Amino acid sequence: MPNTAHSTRRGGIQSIDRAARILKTLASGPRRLGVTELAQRLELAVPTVHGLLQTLQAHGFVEQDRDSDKYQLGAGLLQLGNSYLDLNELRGRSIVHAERLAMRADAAVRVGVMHGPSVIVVHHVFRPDATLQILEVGAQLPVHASALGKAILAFSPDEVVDDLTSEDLPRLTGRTLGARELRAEFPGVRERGFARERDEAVLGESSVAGPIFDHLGHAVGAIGVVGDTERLIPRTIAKGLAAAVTEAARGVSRELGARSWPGTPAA
Amino acid sequence: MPNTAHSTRRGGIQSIDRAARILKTLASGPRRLGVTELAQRLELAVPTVHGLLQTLQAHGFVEQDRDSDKYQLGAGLLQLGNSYLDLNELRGRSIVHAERLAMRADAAVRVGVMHGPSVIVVHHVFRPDATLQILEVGAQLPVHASALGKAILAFSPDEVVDDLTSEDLPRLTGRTLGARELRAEFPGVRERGFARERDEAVLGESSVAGPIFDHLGHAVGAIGVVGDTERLIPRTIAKGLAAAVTEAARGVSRELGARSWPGTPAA
DNA sequence: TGCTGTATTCGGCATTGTCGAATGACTTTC
DNA sequence: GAAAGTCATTCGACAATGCCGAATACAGCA
Repeated sequence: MPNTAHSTRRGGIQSIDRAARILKTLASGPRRLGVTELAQRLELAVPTVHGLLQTLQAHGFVEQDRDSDKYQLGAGLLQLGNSYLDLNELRGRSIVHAERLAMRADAAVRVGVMHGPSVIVVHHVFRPDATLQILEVGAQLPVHASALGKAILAFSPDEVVDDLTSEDLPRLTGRTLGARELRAEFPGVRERGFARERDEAVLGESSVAGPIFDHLGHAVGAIGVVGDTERLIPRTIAKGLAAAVTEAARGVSRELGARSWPGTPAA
Repeated sequence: MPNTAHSTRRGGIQSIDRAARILKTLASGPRRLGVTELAQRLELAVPTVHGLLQTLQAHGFVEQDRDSDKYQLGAGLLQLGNSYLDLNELRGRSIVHAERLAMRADAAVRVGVMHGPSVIVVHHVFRPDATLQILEVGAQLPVHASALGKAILAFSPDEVVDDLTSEDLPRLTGRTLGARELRAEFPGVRERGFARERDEAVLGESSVAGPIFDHLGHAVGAIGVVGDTERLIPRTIAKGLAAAVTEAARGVSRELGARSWPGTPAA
């Protein structure tokens, strides 16, 4: 295993690695990119990138703008992303629990899984009041600055934790934790069975989340609530919220066949 | 241009074609697949498939189940699908119009784009009453049995129409149209500026949709309402609904820079 | 009209992915 | 409890494959 980076790891087959890098580049930029521009960023020859793009286009993974000739992501990716959700067991099992938690906590609920240095939201229930909210399914949250991420990481193997805390963690707000502080939180998270985050990703927004375990006892995801700091924090301290969160996390875990729980030898 | 099929077209670079086929196979099956099973279905050697899967896994496009060793789609696809939505201009421009249409029509609204033989839903607004509904963003609808599909197809080049109506169109209900009937509807759709569908995909469900044009006058998508047949059809006949739909379609088109509209030389 | 920026096509060479065969880890069978 | 069946994974040699330099086509601009 010579390569430890996770963002731009070179897996094996060259052309697929390159295609993946093209897709990720297109996903990150806010605008369409031309062949030449892509070739420069990826340090590849222009015809090489062109060939890759042609193939990706044939499968609907990229689309070429009619008059600028530039490329953007294609609808095929949306279709595949949707299939991922349909087939995802964690998501399926968590829907009922998420709904219940949203009612109990009167707050928005998110379910996430780890993906590289991010948590990807695989399920999202709106805060029960009917105000306009945007759906965050598919969104990526920073592992180190979200309760979901902390809940998973606190129960992950050291290898994973080391990998993620070795890079410099972006400071998103004045309260975002650094690597040391982050690691220092984990024992407490393990003891309590849930993680908190206060204004660490977005000012005025906080979250509480608990880890979800599979039948082998691995932390495969997390479920938790998000909301305005001034609404959420008082209720966390008053304990009712944290209990609801851990109960939901435990419920999903049980459905996945988990038998043990932090502090509890076997459920 | 030797290849005209759209479902399993072989674009160019072999390994990417194969990787795409793996992803589509995993997306279609309801369960995880092992290396051997995949190799059989794709008629490839087992080590070849294994190598492709390893690379896809390194990028988060597939995941391997811990104890069954079988593969499933990965969270990276969800991330990319979400990026597609974020960057999609049609979607961005249609959000406001879709919201307004949902209010006026008191029905669920969908915005879709063509993708092979399907329409992919890129935006979805729930029916205003607060009953539990599932989000259909990313879902694929049959082109020939949805108002969205018909609205786009009626304004598409003959080449595209021929391609899609050449294959046998699946009969989803007793009312699903065949290729001939479908083509016969198009002149009317072009004249009226909107398409209808009644119980042709799902019994008891109908839809009305209008085409969305870009600044070159190409039909790049459609917007429309869906709902229970007995609720929707009377209101379509009473004309109010159709007017609201075409108005929304026209509104989005204008935002995309379209200058003309069926029946109208220039807007 | 020429210039400079694109996207695309072509084709020869060597890198790269492919697949037969072998290995190892498990499960089932008798 | 050995033997025969799964299956995923590793190895390595051959040649098919994708790569990229150079040439082409096409646009917008001076």
